[in-house]
Amino acid sequence: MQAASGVLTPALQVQLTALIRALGLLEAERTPCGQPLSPSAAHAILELGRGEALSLGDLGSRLRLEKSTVSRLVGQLEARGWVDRRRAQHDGRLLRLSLTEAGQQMAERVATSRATFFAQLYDRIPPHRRAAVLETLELLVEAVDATR
Amino acid sequence: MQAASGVLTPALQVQLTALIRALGLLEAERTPCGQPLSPSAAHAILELGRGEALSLGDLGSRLRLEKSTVSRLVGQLEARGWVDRRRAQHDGRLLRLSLTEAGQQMAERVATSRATFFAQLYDRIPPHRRAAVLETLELLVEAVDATR
DNA sequence: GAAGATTGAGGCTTCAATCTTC
DNA sequence: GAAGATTGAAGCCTCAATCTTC
Repeated sequence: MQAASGVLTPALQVQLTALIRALGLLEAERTPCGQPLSPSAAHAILELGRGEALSLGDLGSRLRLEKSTVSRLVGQLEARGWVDRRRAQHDGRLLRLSLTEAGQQMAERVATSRATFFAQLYDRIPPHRRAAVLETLELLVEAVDATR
Repeated sequence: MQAASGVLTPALQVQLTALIRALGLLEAERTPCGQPLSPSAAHAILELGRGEALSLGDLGSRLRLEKSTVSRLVGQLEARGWVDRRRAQHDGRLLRLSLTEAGQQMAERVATSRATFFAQLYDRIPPHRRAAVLETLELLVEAVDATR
C-alpha cells in the first residue's frame, strides 16, 4: 500500500464499516479482505479482537445480526479453534466470548487485509475530497440510524 | 413528507442505491419501503419499470446479482403475475422480460415508498451538508468499482 | 416471568453443473 | 463451441419457538 493513505485511512474504514452495519448490509460484503472467512466471521473476530470478553448479545448488537445468527457463527469460530466460549461465573445465562491464541493471530491477519483494502479505496478518492467523504459518511450513518 | 427535501432527494436515492449495488450489498436492504416484497424483488421491478424489455443477464448486471439468482427471482415475480417472461423472437436463447399491468402498478407503489423513505433520510441530513453527502456517495461508488 | 442462548424452518445468494439455442 | 438460462448444493440470515438460568 502506498504511503499516501496517511492517518485518515482508519477513519474511512471505521465510517464505511459503520455505514454498512447501519444499513444492515453486513452479510453481503463478500469478504473483500481475501481471507478464508465469511464477512460476518471476519467482523466477529475483529470485534472480539478488541480485547474485552463479550456475550452473544453484545456481539450481535455490534454486528447488527440476530442472536441466532451469532450463536451459529460463534459455534463455527469455536469449531475452528479461534474462539473460546465459556459461561460467565456470576451469571450462568451469559456467555463469555474471547479469542484463543490462534484466534488473535487470525484477527491480526484480518485487520491487516482490511487495512490494505481500505487504503486502496482511500487512495482512489481525490485527496481534496477525502475529509469531506469521511464527515459525510458519518452524517449518513446517523441519518440512517435515525430512520429506524 | 416535508417540502424541505427539494430536488436533490432523487439524487441521494440514486447515489445510495448505486453505492449499495456497487458494494454488492443488495440483498440485505430489508425492504425499507415497507412493501410486501424482498429487496431484490423491489429493485427488479423498479428496473423493469423503466420501460425497456430486459434479458435475464441485463437485469442481473444492473442488480449486480448472479444470473441464477435472477432466474429464480424472476420466476417468483412471474408467478405473482407481475412479470411477463417471453423468449425473444430473433434469438431463442434470450428472455424478454417486461412488467404486466399489475407489475407496473406495483412498480409505482414501490417507487413511491422508496421516495418517501429517502426523503426522510435526506431530511435528517443537515441542509448545508447535503450536497457534500451526494458527492461523497458518488466518489465512493467510483472508488469501490475501481477496486474490483 | 424475564433475559440469554440455542434450535428449527424458510428465504435469498453464490458457485458449479447442465440444458438449450445460436 | 459460445451465450443465455435453469437447476442442484451449500452458506448465511431472519423470525419464531424452546430451553436454561436468574
